[in-house]
Amino acid sequence: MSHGRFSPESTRLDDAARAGWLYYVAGNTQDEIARKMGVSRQSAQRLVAMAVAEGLVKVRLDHPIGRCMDLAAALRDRFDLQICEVAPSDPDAPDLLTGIAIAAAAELERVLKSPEQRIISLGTGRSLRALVEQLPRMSCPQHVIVSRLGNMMEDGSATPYNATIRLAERVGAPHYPYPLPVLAPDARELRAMQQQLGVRNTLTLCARADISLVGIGQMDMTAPLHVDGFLPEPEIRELIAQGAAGEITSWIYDGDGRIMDCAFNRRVASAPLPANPEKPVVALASGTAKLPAIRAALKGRLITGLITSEATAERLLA
Amino acid sequence: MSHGRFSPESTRLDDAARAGWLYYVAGNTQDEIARKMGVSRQSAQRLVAMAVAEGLVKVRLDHPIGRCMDLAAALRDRFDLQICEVAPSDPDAPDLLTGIAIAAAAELERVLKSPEQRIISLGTGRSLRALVEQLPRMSCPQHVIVSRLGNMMEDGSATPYNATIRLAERVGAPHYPYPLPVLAPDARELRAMQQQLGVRNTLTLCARADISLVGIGQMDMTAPLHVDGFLPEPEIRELIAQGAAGEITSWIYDGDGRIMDCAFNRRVASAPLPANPEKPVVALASGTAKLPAIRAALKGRLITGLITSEATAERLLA
DNA sequence: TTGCCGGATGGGCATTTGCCCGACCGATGG
DNA sequence: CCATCGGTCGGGCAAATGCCCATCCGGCAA
Repeated sequence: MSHGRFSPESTRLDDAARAGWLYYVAGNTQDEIARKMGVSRQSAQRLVAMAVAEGLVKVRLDHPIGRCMDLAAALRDRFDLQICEVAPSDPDAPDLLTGIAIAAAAELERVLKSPEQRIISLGTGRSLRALVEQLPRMSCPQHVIVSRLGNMMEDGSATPYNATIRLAERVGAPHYPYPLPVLAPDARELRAMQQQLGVRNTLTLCARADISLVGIGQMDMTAPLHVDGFLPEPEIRELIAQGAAGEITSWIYDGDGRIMDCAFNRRVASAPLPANPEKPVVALASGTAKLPAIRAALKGRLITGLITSEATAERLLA
Repeated sequence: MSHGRFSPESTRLDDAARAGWLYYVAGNTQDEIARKMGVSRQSAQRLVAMAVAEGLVKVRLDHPIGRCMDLAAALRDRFDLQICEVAPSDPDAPDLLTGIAIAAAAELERVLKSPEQRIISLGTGRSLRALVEQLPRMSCPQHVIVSRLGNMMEDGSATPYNATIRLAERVGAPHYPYPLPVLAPDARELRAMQQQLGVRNTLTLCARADISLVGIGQMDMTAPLHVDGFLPEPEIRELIAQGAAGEITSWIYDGDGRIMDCAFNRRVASAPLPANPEKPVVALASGTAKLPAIRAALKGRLITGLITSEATAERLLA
């Protein structure tokens, strides 16, 4: 079929998509694909591999595995959750993000399919990024996507893992990046920042969000806040000593899930977490390291939804 | 992990789902799955196969091409087509010819690449012209290109959009223009014309063609036959009233895809359309105006192949 | 108890797939 | 003009997969 007669970039991906379709959907063997597309067997293989690598093929398992459903029901019951999904774990890679990303994507897709406007607010983190990658491209101009926290460090550079922009461009919805850095220099400047009109608007959207998806950060030396440079070692040690258990959109909370009254939190510029939220606040979190943080968040009802892995669900219920 | 320890029915599917998950999502090899689930390699394979067979595994191709291939497969299935291609539509210009021209060119290129002789017969129309423009220059002296209908009006002047000549010169193949006008003055003269030796030869070639590419004409006031002056307004109105739905190489057919028994068809000098063709007769057609004509042609099996646009494909399946 | 039957099991093998590697092609720069 | 370099191509081979088939197991009826 077509060689590089047209724009070589796009055609190559198109061919990859075509090969992927023939392989995964139509069930052709790579030999047949090669013949049908007029390329060598190896090229066909490369095209299929590219379709996978570029994330064109999405596999979803449409079966509530009994054990996971049981765990999800138990979690919902025990922690009074509005939303709970448990994805199977690979025993050897129990913290693989793909599983919960797919489960969360399915959940979010349901929201996105609604014809009425939905305000969707997002935190940051690797799990949210993975979630976005699992979503199909859609056209949902009726919804609004808003970030619950900034993606700038104090010096103005951007943090990675910004899910909001990617989500917005993938589903074709208007989006509101968070117009402040993660941290303000001090409490006084923070108040000044929050007076700005654009900020107040974004904060209102966050407060009205129909669903919020957030990550959960642990509080140890591998804490995202520490790794990303927001929380120097002495400060995080101090906080841990004072009982810090976890963090959601940079708000640090203690073992009972209460937002701590500390210097750091007084500088946090993220949208406030609703106390006793009516609309679901769903956390995506899994892994041994995050267990105490998840437990505390559940205990303090900082979250009313949880999407996690089988292994983590088991430990939470133990 | 779990063998058939519990209700054998449900757990078996659960195991299948788990195996499928480990395979497709976590990317395990079947050996690893076997080890993790404590079954033999073959059983793991069977579980994965079952997950697929039971439809637990859903593969989605997140690329415009993917949607097109789904539509093509559905059309092939629904209308029992030998060849079907669906080109992506630009939502802003859904009836642009370029897309289907490229798809058709790819199809034709494959035929042209064959080292054995192929007889290729062509109709007329803008889509066929566009198709030819998309072909690269090649050297295929082994093939034969033949026109299925004339390009002369009754007064001897030529109609535009003659694809045969352009195709022949582009791919360097011998070609046979159709040695008659589009319409004979009446049925008697038509019979006389068809006795000529050269005509009989051309008709044989058309009947033996390994692939035929044709356009489809709609039957309304924008009908190519009317616009090009072959079908004056009173006559076309009359035909529409009698149920004319479309036209292929000037043969007018009704809503069920049956060639109509009418004065016009008795004067048509084009090669006859094969009834229940064995070799593919592929139509290039897209656009809202042509929908009824395409539907009827499919219904009557006047064509066994279709190359169309995404938008048109959707409407045909609706 | 015995024999039969349906379904699951794993050995074994042909096919298919993934991937390394040397060859080749076209663009770029000296 | 040649050297270089990034990228693609296809040969070849080891690993992974699909599947046939002989065997085994448990239930069941004679």
